[in-house]
Amino acid sequence: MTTYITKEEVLEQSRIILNKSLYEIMPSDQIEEIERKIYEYKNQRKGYLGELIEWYVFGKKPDGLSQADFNIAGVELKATPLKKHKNNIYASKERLVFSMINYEEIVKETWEKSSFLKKNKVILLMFYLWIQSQSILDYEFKYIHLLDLLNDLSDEDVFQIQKDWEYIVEKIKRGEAHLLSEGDTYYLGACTKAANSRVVRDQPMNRTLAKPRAFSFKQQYINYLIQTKLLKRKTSTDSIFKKQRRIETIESVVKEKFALFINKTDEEILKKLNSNLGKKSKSYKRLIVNQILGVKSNNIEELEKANITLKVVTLEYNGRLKESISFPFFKYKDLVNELWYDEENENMAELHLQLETKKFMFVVFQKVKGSDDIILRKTMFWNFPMKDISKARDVWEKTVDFVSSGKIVKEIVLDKKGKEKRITYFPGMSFNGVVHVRPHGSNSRDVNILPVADLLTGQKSYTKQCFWLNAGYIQQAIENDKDQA
DNA sequence: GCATGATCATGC
DNA sequence: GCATGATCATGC
Repeated sequence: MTTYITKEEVLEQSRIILNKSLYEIMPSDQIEEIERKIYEYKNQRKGYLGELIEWYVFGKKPDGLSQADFNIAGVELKATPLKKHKNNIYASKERLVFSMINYEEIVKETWEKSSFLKKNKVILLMFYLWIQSQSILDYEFKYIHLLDLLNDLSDEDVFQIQKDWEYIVEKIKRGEAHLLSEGDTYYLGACTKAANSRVVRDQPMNRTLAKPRAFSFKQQYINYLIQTKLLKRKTSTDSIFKKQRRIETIESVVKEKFALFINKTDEEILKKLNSNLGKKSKSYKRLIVNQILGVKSNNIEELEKANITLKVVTLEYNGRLKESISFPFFKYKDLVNELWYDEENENMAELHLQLETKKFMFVVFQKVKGSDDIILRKTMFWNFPMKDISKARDVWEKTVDFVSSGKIVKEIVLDKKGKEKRITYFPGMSFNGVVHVRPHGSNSRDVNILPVADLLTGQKSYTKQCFWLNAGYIQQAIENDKDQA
């Protein structure tokens, strides 16, 4: 076996597969046997891909399908898939998964001496183009990049990743490993990783069993790395880190920028900002928020790469939140083909994925009685708590059941003006108080095709619908947030 | 007051 | 043109 001394040598050697596939670099007389093994390994193909790279690119003899480190000369090798977007842009197909989190051991670690950092300080990213149902031997390797986590990433990113790691460890120390969620953190996440959903692990500090999880970079963060580090593109986004004197987390920068304006009316805020923004401006509240953050567009780099959606919400003067929060509309045909958690492909149903990975940054205004002023109440970062995930699943399952059995319209009623109104089977606002299904399109004629025609009306398509987080549920979350008055 | 279906409006 | 943020209308 060839011995690699330096990281540069590892990088140099890896280039033999750049713009090629394994098939093109391996001896032809071994292909048949390898293909037989690939068939045998079925859903462990991805692990086998790593092993084949070690063998055919780096000459490291395979030792059977093992969970052994994919590590040469202190470089952690990461073969990870890209997919091609409609506009011919390459994006990461998934999160970048690092090693498993050992719940028992990690609580004794510090960031500086963590097993995570030790193992992943330098990683060789090998991106291949994934194509559905293509053999792993045919994947073409598009980009290879040697990444030194502590030195190649910005100080802010490294600091945020450290805080993410510490947050995850603190949660395990509190005995809440079973409540971990990828959306808890910003760039470094704790993603689920198990052969099937029956696999669970012990955790220290609590007898409740927890799902196995691994550290991972969020998909959005990987995409940011691809764009900036590999393609060297300048991002067309705004940063909230401009003119910061010290290194901070996303959350602390946001809180700091908003601190001066909490409990001030919109007029007072604009005066402080020397802004002449008119109330009639399009998306008035969002523009106020952007001015406070010091950005000119709605594309904010730190929010994008942490998969954070900024939402401006406005409470009534009595504190009630009227508006629920929508997710993208679902295509009925896709919905019924989803599994809540697809063990074989490690895929989640779209709603599940959104709830586990997305974070919200809420900027909360409140109306003033008898005035058209609004008061800025607080900002808060929030993600869906895993304790309620089964409630979301119930709504999703009901919806899938109804759509796949053609039960959409329960009843057609006429209103006072004689206009038809359809009552559906979908789980509505009062189903469980957490998530519900409601229409979301331009109007009722804005439809999507059904997998099974509706039993009552016979129609083959129906008004676009989506999942919503109940307004009352979000209101509770806002009230429970003790961070600011 | 609230649930529910519906639609308008904005930005990409 | 479309997705989605924002809001309305109706009826109990």
